[in-house]
Amino acid sequence: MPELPEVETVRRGLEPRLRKRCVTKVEVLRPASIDYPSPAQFARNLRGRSFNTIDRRGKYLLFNLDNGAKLGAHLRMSGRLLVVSSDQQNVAREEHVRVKMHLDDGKLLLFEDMRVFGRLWLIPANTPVEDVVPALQELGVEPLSDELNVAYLKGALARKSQAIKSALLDQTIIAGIGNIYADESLHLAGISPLRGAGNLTGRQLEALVVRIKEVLERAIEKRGSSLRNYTDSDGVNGNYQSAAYVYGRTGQECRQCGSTIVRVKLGGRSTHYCPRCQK
DNA sequence: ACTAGGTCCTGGTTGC
DNA sequence: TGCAACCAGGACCTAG
Repeated sequence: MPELPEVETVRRGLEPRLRKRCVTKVEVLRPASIDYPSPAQFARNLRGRSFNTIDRRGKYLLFNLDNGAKLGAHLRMSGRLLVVSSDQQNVAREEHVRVKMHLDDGKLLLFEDMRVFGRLWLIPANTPVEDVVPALQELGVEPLSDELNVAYLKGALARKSQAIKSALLDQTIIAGIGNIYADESLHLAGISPLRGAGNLTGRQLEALVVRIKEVLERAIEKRGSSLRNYTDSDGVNGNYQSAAYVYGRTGQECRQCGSTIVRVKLGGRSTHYCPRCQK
């Protein structure tokens, strides 16, 4: 579920809570949630390590550890990372807690993941992160950096026949955009999600770049989306949902022109847009 | 090389 | 009310 703004919100929430905290014990409750190394090695090698800063790349979180190793995490659809007191574990649903990391201040870092698509990695010191998490090698530009500009997007989309919505979800082009913010960005840019990615005009490319940044920044300010069961590291809901223009508003009036928002399937994903505003 | 589609899972919601 | 079908914010893998 989490897209870039939600992952960034989690990063900001966890960093001050985890910094200088030492992991005293690791319980892997669902072995398949650990992608690398083996669950036993993961637990053994993480124990005794202290957290430093936390980096984010697209929807990936990378926790820097005191010995140069890194803890990698991808929340996929339903993952959450929560820091809770031992008497507040009910913030997470016990049956969905996949990994439990005990901290030296008595608190717990919980990896909760109902749909079990999420993954954790432990990247050894002196090992390139991409060697352990290959997808990072292929990851596209960070949308909030200057790397995402009209020239880059024009080149990346040139001669692409797929729908622009599908291209926005392609993490090797831009890292971090998911289904909600793809729909929202296209709406504000006035571009139909069905339009061929390679056929955007210069003006549309410009609008899209501006709107992607605007939508993501605004969502981060609002601490992420509150759709479904998304919460930050405190278990508090974000509140982007009330600000959505098209996502989840099928059948409702377009906030800009009053027409009816429609929903279609595109690449297996539900896609919301205003047929009148978006061409 | 690109792209669409199926798949991994569990649980909440919708509609008959 | 009960139950089945559908839906979910991601991304990998395969086949065409």
